[in-house]
Amino acid sequence: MTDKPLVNKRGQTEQEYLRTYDASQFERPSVTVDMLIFTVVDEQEENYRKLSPKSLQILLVKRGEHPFLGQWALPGGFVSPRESLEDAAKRELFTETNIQNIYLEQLYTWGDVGRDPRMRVISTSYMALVDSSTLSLQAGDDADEAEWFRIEDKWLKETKTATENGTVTEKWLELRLVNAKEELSATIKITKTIANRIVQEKREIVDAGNIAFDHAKLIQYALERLRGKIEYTDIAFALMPELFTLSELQQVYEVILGKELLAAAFRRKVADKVLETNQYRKHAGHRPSKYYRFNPEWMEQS
Amino acid sequence: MTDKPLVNKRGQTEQEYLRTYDASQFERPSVTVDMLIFTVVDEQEENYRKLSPKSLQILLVKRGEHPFLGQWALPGGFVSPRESLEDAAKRELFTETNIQNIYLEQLYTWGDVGRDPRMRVISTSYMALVDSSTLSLQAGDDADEAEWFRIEDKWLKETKTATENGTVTEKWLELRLVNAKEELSATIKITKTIANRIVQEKREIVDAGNIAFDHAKLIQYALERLRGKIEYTDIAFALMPELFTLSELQQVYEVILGKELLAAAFRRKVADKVLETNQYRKHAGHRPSKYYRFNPEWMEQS
DNA sequence: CGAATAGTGTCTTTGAGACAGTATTGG
DNA sequence: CCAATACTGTCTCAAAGACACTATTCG
Repeated sequence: MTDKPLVNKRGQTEQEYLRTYDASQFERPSVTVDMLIFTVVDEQEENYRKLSPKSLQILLVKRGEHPFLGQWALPGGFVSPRESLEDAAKRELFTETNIQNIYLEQLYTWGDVGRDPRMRVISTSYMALVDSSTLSLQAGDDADEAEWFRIEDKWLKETKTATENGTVTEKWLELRLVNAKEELSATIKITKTIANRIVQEKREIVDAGNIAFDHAKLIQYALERLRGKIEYTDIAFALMPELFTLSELQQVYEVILGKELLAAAFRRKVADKVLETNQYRKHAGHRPSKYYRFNPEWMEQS
Repeated sequence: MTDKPLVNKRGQTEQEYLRTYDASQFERPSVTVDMLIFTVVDEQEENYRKLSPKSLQILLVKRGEHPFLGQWALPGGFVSPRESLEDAAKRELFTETNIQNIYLEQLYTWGDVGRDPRMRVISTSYMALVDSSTLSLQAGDDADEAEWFRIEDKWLKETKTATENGTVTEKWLELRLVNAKEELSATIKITKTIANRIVQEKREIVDAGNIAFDHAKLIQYALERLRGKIEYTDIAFALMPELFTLSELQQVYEVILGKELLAAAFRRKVADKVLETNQYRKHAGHRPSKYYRFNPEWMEQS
């Protein structure tokens, strides 16, 4: 541009402007991160030769302070002034699970007013995927009371109504989080509005069960995103240990998608994404299965 | 649970706790929304019988204050204490374009430190899609200087390096925003790290061109999301007027994806999503095309 | 042996890509 | 007429679904 310093309407240069800038002139919300930490673990096996069924689990912490004292909430906390959002997420993850360098992805930022009775809080949710073998290393740590809950959802009912220029579909879902000791159940309503060729979706908590804040909603949303992503990306591998059998990989897909897959088609689909090893999983009362590992050369992705 | 009121470690009930809660104890960032407002418009037609080529455009405003005085930025602003994030986005959209009730979707929240030299700013980007016919209603309004820019990106180079436990791929892209009066060009580097079966992506600005803040990065990210979404959702219709021909719809897909599509396959793909009318687009020096409208009964989507 | 999982072969179905061929207009 | 787009028919190819069939172990 020009050599003369740029000035604003009051004749200030950038240095002058910044020196006199009052950063406290606007009322500011608090910003937090909420962690959706998922893993897939083996349940008890009844029969020595049967495959142990797997379940999808999420980590929750029991609140030791108001509000929602004694209820279960997502791990998370305030973003401090000198750390990035992602660093805050990594820090929370580490203090909660003692694990670093795992899959971490920003999901959504929840910014409704009244989410927290104390003050205006805007919170960004991050999804983390932990492989169950790494997981066993983790001890209960500093986290006062953190527990894994098996996560399930159930379709309850659906209504579809015509409007002037489109339709409104309401869907009720039950979200269940089950533990050896506890059983939480929340109801969420998803409203999908189609008007003038524009689709919009809204999520409301009908019954928060015993889940703190609006976290039931965040969990349901994360579950939906996890399901979507597992179909068109390779995030499933983030839930697997270094070595795994194709049956185990298929089980992970099945427990997340909530439906059975055909082995032949599944194997074709993942064939290029994995590398054979010459190790076998044995002593199982049936034909041993070959161990595979992730193929890092697999580059044709999102 | 019990009939006795729950108390925390200091013996406070929830009411007592909230009454004495000091909401100002943590330093808080500023929160803003940034709007990525896209539309597809017809360019000049040279030949009376040729179809007018379309271009993807994005709305930018010229900064009238430091920092980045005189540069182009995304429309946006602070979230006020009593409005939700989405309401803030709608408000910004309305003050900028005078349009309501259009497609609006939250994309990502940018929370690195140092994004704004004034203070810590966390900002959530929203993508809005405007159909070009509605658009013509909009006048330059209160927005000091808002302009549409044609948006293009160009692949520059790519490097792939092996690391101990995976690979790192770096990709440089040029983002060009062109106008009758201005021409902005930024360079962005996307780093994709694959380590231990975990894929992670990072975006950096190599050269911000004349685009304020880190907005070149936000625009490039939004463009990528728009491209992804147009393939597996029906957001394209949000860019179309009430009535459109299938060729126009195909042009919108083509300009966003940056590649040509085969008409036969395209028509098969959208066949169920549209409804025929018995109106025709005429006076074009060739066979007239039938007008279609969006089919709101099309419900098998995300 | 036989229960149970591991893994393959192949037929069918579906959908996308390719491309030629027909239809229709206005200057 | 002819340039240009609109629209259809059909062949090919690739991926997904379905399902039967073979392979292998260990109590």
